Amino acid sequence: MNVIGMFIRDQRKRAGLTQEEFALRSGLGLRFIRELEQGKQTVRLDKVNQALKMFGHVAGPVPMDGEYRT
Amino acid sequence: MNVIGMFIRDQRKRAGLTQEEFALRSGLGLRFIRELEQGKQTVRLDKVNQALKMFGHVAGPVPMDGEYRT
DNA sequence: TAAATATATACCCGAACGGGTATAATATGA
DNA sequence: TCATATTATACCCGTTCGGGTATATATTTA
Repeated sequence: MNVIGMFIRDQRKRAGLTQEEFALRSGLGLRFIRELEQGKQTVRLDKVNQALKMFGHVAGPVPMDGEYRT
Repeated sequence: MNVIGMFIRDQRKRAGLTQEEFALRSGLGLRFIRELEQGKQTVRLDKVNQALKMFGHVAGPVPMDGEYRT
């Protein structure tokens, strides 16, 4: 569903972190991490970026339903 | 500064729309459009997506400071 | 199976987003 | 120049995010 939420969940698991550990390390609330990974749409962008930054990413405009390569 | 804000401003001007017109067509508040284009970080993601959608884009994870091609 | 770990759901509540609006500043054009 | 259009700044205020916390559910492991 939500691209960003899936990305965070994937990267987090790939890093072998629990939601709690990731919340701690990123300085975000556990509640927020959960809502983000579950695809909540009305999250705040700065918090999203704070999470993405942990994996060297930021939120940016990407073509709808389109693929993009790094 | 903010990638998304710059993107919206660019696309909007390219489309020959004023902030007011764009706010109307996108169903967003004029206040929000301005804050977004001025790089406000603490905006809500769903509103950002509502704006990006007008130009066929959505917010997604992109490599930090990295280029990406469509 | 049971115990332990991880994730999900529900609540309280302070802080702040964002719509609307009014006014100021800036840009554009005749 | 002056008039108009566009953008920026400031305020009020209802709605809601998100931190923290407690509890329930699900998953993993012995």
